[in-house]
Amino acid sequence: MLRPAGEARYLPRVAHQPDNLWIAAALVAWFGQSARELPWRSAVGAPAGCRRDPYRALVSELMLQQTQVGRVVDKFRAFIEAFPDAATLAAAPEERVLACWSGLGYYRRAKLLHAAAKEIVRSHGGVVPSSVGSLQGLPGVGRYTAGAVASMACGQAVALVDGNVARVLFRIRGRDATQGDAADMAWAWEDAEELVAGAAAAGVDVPALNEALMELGATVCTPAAPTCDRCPVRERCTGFAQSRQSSIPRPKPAGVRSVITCDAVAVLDDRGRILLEQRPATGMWASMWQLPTIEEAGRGRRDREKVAAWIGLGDADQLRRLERFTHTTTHRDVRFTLWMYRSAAVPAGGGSPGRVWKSRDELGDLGISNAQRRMIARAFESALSTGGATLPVRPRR
DNA sequence: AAGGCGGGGAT
DNA sequence: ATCCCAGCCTT
Repeated sequence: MLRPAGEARYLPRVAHQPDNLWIAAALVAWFGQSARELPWRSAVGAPAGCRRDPYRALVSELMLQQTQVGRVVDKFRAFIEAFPDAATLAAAPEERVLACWSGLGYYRRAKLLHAAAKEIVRSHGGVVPSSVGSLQGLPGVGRYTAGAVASMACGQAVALVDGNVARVLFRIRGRDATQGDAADMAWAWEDAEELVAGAAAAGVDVPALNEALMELGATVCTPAAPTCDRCPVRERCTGFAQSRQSSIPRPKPAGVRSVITCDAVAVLDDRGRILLEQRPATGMWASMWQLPTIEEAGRGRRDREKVAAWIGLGDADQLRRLERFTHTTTHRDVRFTLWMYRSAAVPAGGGSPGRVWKSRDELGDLGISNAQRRMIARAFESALSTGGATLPVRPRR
């Protein structure tokens, strides 16, 4: 019997999931009615042959890695305004890129995106490549991100799997998966590729299907308490049929959260400037600016003499404690103590080479984590409310 | 294969 | 409090 080349290869796989075409069609139809309006879904700037600007798609996908949509929207708009294309981004100093990434977290992504822009200029003539292979060769672009740009921006019929897609597929198939498990993610990729192959063969809009899977995971098929009464594929969902939707995937065993104790010192001069230092280029808050800060594992506290000595400020009596708070991230608790150093005499170099005075107006041009921004704001507020009687201070010559 | 990397929304 | 998010890179 004659059949087209290649058909025999995937036909058994399609037959393995006979609901796939129905599911794909239902998802695409639902997405047409339910899609949120998001800035990176605009067709603005899309070159011929693309539904969206691949550069904007790349920026949005990097920002969206492990980060929820609601926290990205405004940052994305500002970033695109500052760096409207790959060439502009490639030519920008890293300082400005990190400033635009402030508050988003996972700051390595900003450096990787910056490097990707340079690579796009050097090797791709300033045009974001459209093949999965070329995309995945860019810094910061893995299998998911490459699939997302190739599919949703460039219209290609390739699969993509992120946390949302994986969860949706686990539930539809009734797979007893564990959150973040590598074998389960591999299964999800195979399942998504099978779904996409069948959809493409039937003429279904694959980019819309991919985006529908993600949108469903983000808005309906949510991790806890999915709203199945709003789900377009409920009637073909094994998890729902078995009332297991809320226990798929199983949560990963909780990891141990380490504790770090930090003492940060705000030093202001009589011109309203504040003393800052830049963190190392790797590790937590890489290359971000901060108040002079001591960082130590564990929950031990330093007294004011020790803080003054470690920070390199001479007069411990001028150190006043402003606040304590705990900054919690996924992997650790960072216990901050914020100090104000009020003295007419600040050691040369702020007590340590590499520290610089920055005015309040300049802070927007610097990469600064949210925890540090909070403390800096508190310090300025305190200085203003206290008045000039004991402040400001002047750097010692 | 496992660990590191932010910050906040949802529950 | 705990979980997880449009993941990726390094070891």
